This record gives sequence, C-alpha cells and structure tokens, in this order.
Amino acid sequence: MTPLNQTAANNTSIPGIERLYDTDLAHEVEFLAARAASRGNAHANAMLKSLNLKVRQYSVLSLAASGHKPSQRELGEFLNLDPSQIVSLVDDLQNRGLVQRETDDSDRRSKTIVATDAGIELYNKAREITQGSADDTLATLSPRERKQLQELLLRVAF
Amino acid sequence: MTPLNQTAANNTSIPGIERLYDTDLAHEVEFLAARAASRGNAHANAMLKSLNLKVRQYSVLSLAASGHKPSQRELGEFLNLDPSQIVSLVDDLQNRGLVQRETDDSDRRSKTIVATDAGIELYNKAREITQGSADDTLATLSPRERKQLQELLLRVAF
DNA sequence: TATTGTTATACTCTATAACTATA
DNA sequence: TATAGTTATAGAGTATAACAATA
Repeated sequence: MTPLNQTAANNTSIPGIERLYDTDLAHEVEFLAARAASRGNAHANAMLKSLNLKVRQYSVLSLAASGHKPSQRELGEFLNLDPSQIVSLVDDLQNRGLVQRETDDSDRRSKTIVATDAGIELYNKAREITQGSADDTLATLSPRERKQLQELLLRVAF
Repeated sequence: MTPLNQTAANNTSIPGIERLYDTDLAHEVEFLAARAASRGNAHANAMLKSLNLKVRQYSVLSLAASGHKPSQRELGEFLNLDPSQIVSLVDDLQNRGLVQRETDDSDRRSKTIVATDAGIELYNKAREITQGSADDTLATLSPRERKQLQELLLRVAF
C-alpha cells in the first residue's frame, strides 16, 4: 500500500493517476482487459467514423464477409450480443445494401447473413482502418508480444 | 478462408460458432480483448450480486479503499468514466455508508473519496469474490501464462 | 479563464418478455 | 414443445452541455 516512485526530493504523493498503479485493482487481469478493450474500442470507433461504421457493425460485416454464412443466432453467440440486438444491426447494414438475409433451406426459421459486393468493398476499407487502430493501441508491444497477447486472449475469450 | 477441422467424414460445414474461429475477426486482438472483458465482466457481476455490488461500484470501492485518496476526477480518468458517472456511483456508495467525500484542503474544488470501515469490510468480501471470478474466467491459463497476460495488458491498458 | 464537481438531458446500449413461423 | 427471428419496452449505461464554487 505504499505509493510508487517516492523519492526524497518528492515525498508528497504523486499527482495524477499514476499514483493509482499501486492499487489492487490495477493488478487485476479482468480490470486491465476491460480498460484495454474500452480504449481500443473507443479509438476504433473514432477511426471508423469516416466510413460511418461502428465497431459493432464492423464486426457483423466482417463475419458476413467471411464466407461462412453465419446465422443471426450464431452472430449473437459469437459477438456476445442479444438476438434482438443482432436484428437491428443487420437491419441497419441491410438498409445500407451491405449485407443480405438469406433463408436457410435446411431450416427455414434460420437466416444466414452474407455480405453484398458493396459490403465486401466497404469491409476491406474498414479492415485497414481497424488494423491501423490496433497498431496504435498496441504500439507498446513488439510483434512477438502482440502475438503472445493474441494467443492468450484467444484462450480466454471462448 | 477454409473452415477448420474439415474431415473426409465431415465435409459439410461445422455446426456451431467454432466454425467462425477461422475468420479475420477471431484473430483481431481488439476483438478478443473485448470478448474476454465482456465475459469476465458478466461473470463477476453475477457473482458480486450476492453483495449487491456491480463491477463498476466494486472498482470505485477498491480505489477508495486503497488509501490513495483519489479525487473524483482521478477516479474518472482511471476507470475511463465520465465525471458525471462518477458522481452517481459515489452517491450510491455514500448513501450505503461505504465511502465518504472529503473536500481537499489544498484545492477546495476537489473531493477525495475514501472508504469507511463498513466499506473496507465489504471490499474485502468483494475482492475474494472477484478473485474467484477471475480464477474461473482464466482457468484455461497456467499461473505463468496468467502473469504474462497481466503484464501485457498492463502495457496496453494505460 | 480554467477546472472540479454537479445537474439535467438526450442518446445508446442492454435485458426481458411476448409474439410468429417454423421445426 | 422447442427454437430462430422479430417487436416492444423498460432499464442501465454513455455523452453533452450548462452551471456553481473555487482556482
């Protein structure tokens, strides 16, 4: 519980939030993940604004453009979103001509979401932007460390 | 763009979202961080319900109990929250007798947030719960990997 | 003038339940 | 009876601007 970086020349408490790096909270993996994700999300949203996309929509578009023909239920499960949220996300992308709903012939309740040509084109632009955004957010990591982080998160995320 | 795990005996597409592990999105660090954080947050919220706390409130309580006497502005910066959100979080905790506002004598605009005895007591219980929650969420990692993840996230989170 | 906390407000996101069509 | 998608709605979270007190 002693503050970090206290020197003889500066024995008053350190100004700014660096002071709080010393707390229990700042050592909790879950807190750090949430903060990192929140920052990354905010930065990506800001950069995607040029395409009138948010990270949420970009994620759906990405899966729609993957060729795997996910159903709405699968999108919801993969993105940790409620089915009703998927409806409005897909509605929006469909109204913009970026994705299409196709009823699954083997189960006519289910609708698979696929990107249109325009959707794929926009996705390619968006992907460059999000990659740039991630480069910014993860700039403090070496390529090897970034790969390590990716692999560790993959095992926690699913 | 070829699906994973396709065998001769199973050359139709794999059911379930595992099919989507093959996508670009599933390899994006930012997406994985967001999903991991979302899951961890949901699980911790569910477990903290027994103390009538949410992760947000727990975070404020933790910093209030740290002995570092953070101001509301510092809480907002550290937790990536708007000042007005801090007001209502602190209001709530204060109404429950868990934290107190103390006006900073060196700058009478600023209010430092400190935990009461009851707040510290509840925090100790809550901390055990969140540790258990993190143990669940991070169960797939070895202690060494967990430490690695913590250190990598720390460098991305701030 | 600028900053801290506060209030008010609008907006977005989230969670829930009920409904339909299919299975 | 159960499931995928849809709709409606209430609740929680977020973002913005304006204000009072203080610097």
